[in-house]
Amino acid sequence: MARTDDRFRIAYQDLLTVMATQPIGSDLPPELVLADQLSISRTTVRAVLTAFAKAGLIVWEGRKKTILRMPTAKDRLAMRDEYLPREELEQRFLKWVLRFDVPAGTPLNVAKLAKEFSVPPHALQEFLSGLSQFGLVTRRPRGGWSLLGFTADYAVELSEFRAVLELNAVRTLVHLPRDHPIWQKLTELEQQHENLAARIDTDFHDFSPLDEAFHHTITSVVQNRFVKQFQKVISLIFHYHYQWDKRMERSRNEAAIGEHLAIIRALRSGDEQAAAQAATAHLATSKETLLASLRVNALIADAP
Amino acid sequence: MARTDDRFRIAYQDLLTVMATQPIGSDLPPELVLADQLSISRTTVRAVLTAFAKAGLIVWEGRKKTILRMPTAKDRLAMRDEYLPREELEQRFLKWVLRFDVPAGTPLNVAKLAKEFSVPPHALQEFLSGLSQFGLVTRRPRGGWSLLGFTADYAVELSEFRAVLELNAVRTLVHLPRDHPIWQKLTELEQQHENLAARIDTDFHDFSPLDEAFHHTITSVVQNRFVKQFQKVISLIFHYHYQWDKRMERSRNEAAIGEHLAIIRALRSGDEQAAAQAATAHLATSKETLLASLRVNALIADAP
DNA sequence: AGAATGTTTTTTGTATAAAAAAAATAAAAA
DNA sequence: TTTTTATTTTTTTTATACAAAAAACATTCT
Repeated sequence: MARTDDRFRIAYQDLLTVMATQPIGSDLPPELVLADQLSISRTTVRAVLTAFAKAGLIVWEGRKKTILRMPTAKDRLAMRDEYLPREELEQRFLKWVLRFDVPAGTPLNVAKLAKEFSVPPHALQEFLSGLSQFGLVTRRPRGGWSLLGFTADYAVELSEFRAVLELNAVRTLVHLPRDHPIWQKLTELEQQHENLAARIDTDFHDFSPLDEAFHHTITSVVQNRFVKQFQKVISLIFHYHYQWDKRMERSRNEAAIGEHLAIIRALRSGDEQAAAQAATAHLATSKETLLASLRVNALIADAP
Repeated sequence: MARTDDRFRIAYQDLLTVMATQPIGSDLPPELVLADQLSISRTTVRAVLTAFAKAGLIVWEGRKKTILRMPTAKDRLAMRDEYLPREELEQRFLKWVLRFDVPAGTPLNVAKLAKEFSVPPHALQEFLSGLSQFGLVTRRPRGGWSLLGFTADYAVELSEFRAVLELNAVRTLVHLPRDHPIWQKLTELEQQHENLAARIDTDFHDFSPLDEAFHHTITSVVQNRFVKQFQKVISLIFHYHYQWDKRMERSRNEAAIGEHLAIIRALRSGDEQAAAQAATAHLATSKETLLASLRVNALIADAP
């Protein structure tokens, strides 16, 4: 009927655990200090203190808040059937979109989806509005939303955009001075790659996090909020698919390791052209892999 | 109290004008056809027809909708004090942000702003959520919004990002076959630039639209939804500032025309390096201009 | 039979209300 | 005078209600 009291409940729990470390009879700090500690407003602190007094945990008179007894299991406040936090909604929704190769233009029912994902309708609305920036959904001309879906077209354009950003990073990186920390990091990555290459037969599953680390390191030399914005989505989509398509995983990863090593060496040579070429080659492979996994997915979806 | 009947009112008007072209006594087409013509649902068509019948404009019996008389000025339906359309809100808000060089972290009051911009609070909320993608505003940890503002840092990063996208476009463009329509367009642009250069003393104001056309043409060779997403904001911010900072407008524009012409010629030469160099030079100038206008703005704001 | 209309059911967008939390202000105690 | 608490005012956030619009379904007419 109104906004949730999640914040209050969290603060209640937190203060309970804080109190457990204090001896009986001691006084709690001033409201403002508590508010600061719990990262909430004083208003909420007072609400919690009032609840504590009611539960007989403390006596609260003026500026004295004396602990009466230790909290027990019974004092814990259950969270109400809670909504998903934003982050999780994002993850779940993206997986839903990526997994089910929905046809372009599928209409979305906000009310139903909100229930399904157990979030308030506005939250979903806002989330969709955010997603529309990435072109995965769009507002229909006459109200409502339409899921454009993760189509082959989309994958191609995403790959191309990724290539633009990453080539830019490579071109920047290659000219950085030799005492820049990036070179040390590249050396470490090189070792990790060589290490994994040696035991690829058994540990080819370990490649996915290494891949993410590699690309993240390369792109980290470009400190730009717009670039970073997209890198987040790109990495999410690419890696989600990566760990999902299990065909030929071993050989694919082995080849990718080789390409990564080639890029590192080209970077170290200081030759911009060579580095760009190596990166382009790898990005092209990556794109093909993504597209192939899409095709397989489509086949699976079509099968009876 | 409920959703607005804007759609109904628009349909009412539209049907009025459609009817004005028909002779008295003729019949209107079936509901489904009208719905299609007016791009609304049949339900709304029926609501409009009912209103028409009540107003004595038509007799509606079964599937016969006969025009009784020509509509007069009195039949027009006034739109209710309407909200701003989304597009306009975007424009107004951006101008507001760009004009007043607000300090980073200024809290935004959604309710007040919504009133000020005369939009429903949700619309503003959603709009802010969209803007947060561009890093102009951010959601504060404990609710509410905070305006990060259009700072020098922001301008620098935006310029850099623009450079990345535009250099990519240039690199693509230079290798396009000679029968691609882009070359024809470039020739036209070249003529327009030379034309303007000849009369720059009097018409230097005409440069802004030409600049927009130039950059739009260059970037149009990259068909990528992510690129386009950003191009919109970039163009908006750059051109808003462009037409705002009036210092040395004439000489600035003259110089820019020269740089544009240099880019066109370098592109035509087919030399990727040369083209990239010319584009880089121009983008650097552009960045400086943007930063300079920001500094002037700050001085004006600080003055008593 | 097929097209058009009448009716019912869903869905969406907006306004309003109410609770929770934050912020601001006033008052009191140390 | 400074710190802490009490009170009041704003602001944010969710829930609910309801009209408008769309879509689905049923019926009627030609």
